[in-house]
Amino acid sequence: MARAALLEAAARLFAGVGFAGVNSNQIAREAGVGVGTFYRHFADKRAVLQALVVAAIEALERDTQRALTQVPSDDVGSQLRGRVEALVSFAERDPDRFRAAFGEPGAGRVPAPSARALERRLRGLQRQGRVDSALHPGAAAKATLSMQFALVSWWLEDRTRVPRPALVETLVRLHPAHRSG
Amino acid sequence: MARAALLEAAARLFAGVGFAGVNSNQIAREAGVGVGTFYRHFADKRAVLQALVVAAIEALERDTQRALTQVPSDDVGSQLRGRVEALVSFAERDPDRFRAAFGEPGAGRVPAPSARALERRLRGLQRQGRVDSALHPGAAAKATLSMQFALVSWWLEDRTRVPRPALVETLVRLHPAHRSG
Amino acid sequence: MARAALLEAAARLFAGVGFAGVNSNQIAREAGVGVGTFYRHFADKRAVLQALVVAAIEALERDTQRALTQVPSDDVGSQLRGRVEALVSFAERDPDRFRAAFGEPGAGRVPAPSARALERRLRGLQRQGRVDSALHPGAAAKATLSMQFALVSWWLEDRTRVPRPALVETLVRLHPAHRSG
Amino acid sequence: MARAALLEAAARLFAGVGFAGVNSNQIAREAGVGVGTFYRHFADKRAVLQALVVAAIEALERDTQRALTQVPSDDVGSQLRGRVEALVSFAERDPDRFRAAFGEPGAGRVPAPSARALERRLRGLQRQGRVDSALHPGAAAKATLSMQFALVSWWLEDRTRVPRPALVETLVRLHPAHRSG
DNA sequence: AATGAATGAGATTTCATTCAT
DNA sequence: TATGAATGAAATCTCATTCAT
Repeated sequence: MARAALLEAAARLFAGVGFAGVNSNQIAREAGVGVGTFYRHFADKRAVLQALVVAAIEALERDTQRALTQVPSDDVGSQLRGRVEALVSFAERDPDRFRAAFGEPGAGRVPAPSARALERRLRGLQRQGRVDSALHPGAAAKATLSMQFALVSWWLEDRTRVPRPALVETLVRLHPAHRSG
Repeated sequence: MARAALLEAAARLFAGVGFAGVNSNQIAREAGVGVGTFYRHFADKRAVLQALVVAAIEALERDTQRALTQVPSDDVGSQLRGRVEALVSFAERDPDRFRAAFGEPGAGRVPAPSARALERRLRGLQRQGRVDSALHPGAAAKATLSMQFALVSWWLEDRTRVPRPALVETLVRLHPAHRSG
Repeated sequence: MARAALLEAAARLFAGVGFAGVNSNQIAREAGVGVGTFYRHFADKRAVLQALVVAAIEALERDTQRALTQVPSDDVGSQLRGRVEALVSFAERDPDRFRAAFGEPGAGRVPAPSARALERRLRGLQRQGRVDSALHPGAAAKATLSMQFALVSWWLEDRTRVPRPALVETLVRLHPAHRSG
Repeated sequence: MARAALLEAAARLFAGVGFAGVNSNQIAREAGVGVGTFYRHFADKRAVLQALVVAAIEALERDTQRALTQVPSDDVGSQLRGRVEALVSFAERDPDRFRAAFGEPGAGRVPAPSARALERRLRGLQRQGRVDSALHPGAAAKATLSMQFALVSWWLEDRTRVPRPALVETLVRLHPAHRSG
């Protein structure tokens, strides 16, 4: 209830005017609750963003895993496309949440667990000779996630700029696991 | 003098605690001048960041162009590597400035002119069949620049995480203009 | 039950951090009841302190009267010592309550009835030539009680500073009714 | 100036409605300065009180020392009376300051340096047999100062209750150094 | 009677900006 | 041109109190 309303309001506002452009009173008002209620549920503005990010990561992870069950587990290409599709669909379903959680804070904000998971996958693929072994797996993971979040967030600002299929295609082909040869 | 000191102080502070974490009095103090002097040189706090970004874009562009003169203009691979080298060297030379100008969400993030220039180059290479024509050039340009700034900013936080050559190699190989085949 | 638990919790907290340093929710939590329950038993926060003070005055008065029955009613010196002993014992038995009720500035501080009673006693002793007649009885009563409450409260903070007998002796000898000659 | 105005305003308000009854905005308004100015000079409300107390202790000490130069240094009785006179005159000269600095915070607020100084004097007099050696000097010092501050503060609330000379006489005669014999 | 989430008035605190010197 | 004390609007945060359950 109050907590959920606050998270939703915060996502809407962060997506609209950016984290720095919003204050706790506005979030409370937008959520239709009192200021005090805001502070009953969150220590401060950053805590809302953090909760938003945590929830978004979990939801995205869930969506992605569900999507991957639809895809042959030995087909790396389909898996990659499945992940990208899941990401874009997730972003489309709740654009405000996506932009609030992943669009806002510049560089460093790629969630560490996601980065580590991708890094592990890349290492595996490198061992199998399916990914360029000259890539630094940590750096490539970080780069890929930053790129994906930035690109999808940018796309959400105005989806007419790029047709959805072109976006997906671009995301797939820029991914280090894509076989370009 | 005062202006330069203020810009340097601002870069240091923005890099350390972010734009929102710094106030104009702190910048002035760090620069060793009075607050009044700050407002004599900059209209407001955002103006410093803006000046920082503009100067950084210009300097980076200058460095890149200089680097490209050292490289055969018909060798796309060398050109790419040259650009990446210039970027990393620029970041190394003044890490605070780089992170303040390109690592912050607050600023313009990926500068639009750079994005347009890269987009044009990608289109050209696509026409020549040197870049995957399934990529959306606008999206790919945006993605590539976001990725580069994010990755280099992240690297600057702790350069021991990734050796410089591995960083460069990763940046080169993740670039859409890189021939993976 | 709830009321007693609330009073005890309030005494503990007021003694520790002072009336102003505590809020009603804390008192309720410390008492192991809900906030609502707090307001079911006390009109507001001040009411707890007031109840604490009233109860403490009554209890102290009761203890003192009981102690005085053990002492020859015509021996002023023994009476005085008996009163002081009763005061110190009372403080020792429930230090938190003593400090909460008498150590705080917020409350009424020196209770007016006690002051008037002491004033009356001093006047009587002055008439009998047993107390310096140059003392202003009202002022001396006020001074004596302030002194006693302040000294005992201070002692309770760290009882190792002054041995109990020395405390009692000092309280007795500083009392206007003590025959120093 | 702003600082002095704030201190004066704070003394007036603390004396009038008590420390807890005042907030920083009121102090600023009463002082005729902006809220921000309050925080330029004091970290918070307690800091003003502290500054007030420190200044008051110094001023009182200065006044007392000056008064004592008028009195034969070997006459303990005159010295005592001189001190008491200095105290009462000080309180009369700036009643708000006195009550704000010494009247407000109940028991414990007797300034430690004053207490130590008095304790030292009492020990000296005890060694000379001029003060009851059964008194605990630390406790007696603490008690005496508490008593003096409480009594004078109370007197200032309504000076008609006790004529000045009776107040002085009472203060002198309740002091442990007074020869009652 | 008991509860505790919700409230909002108000207290605290910050800081971009001004301006008299 | 340089200064930094002063400002007050606005943000952050607290807490006594209420009320639906």
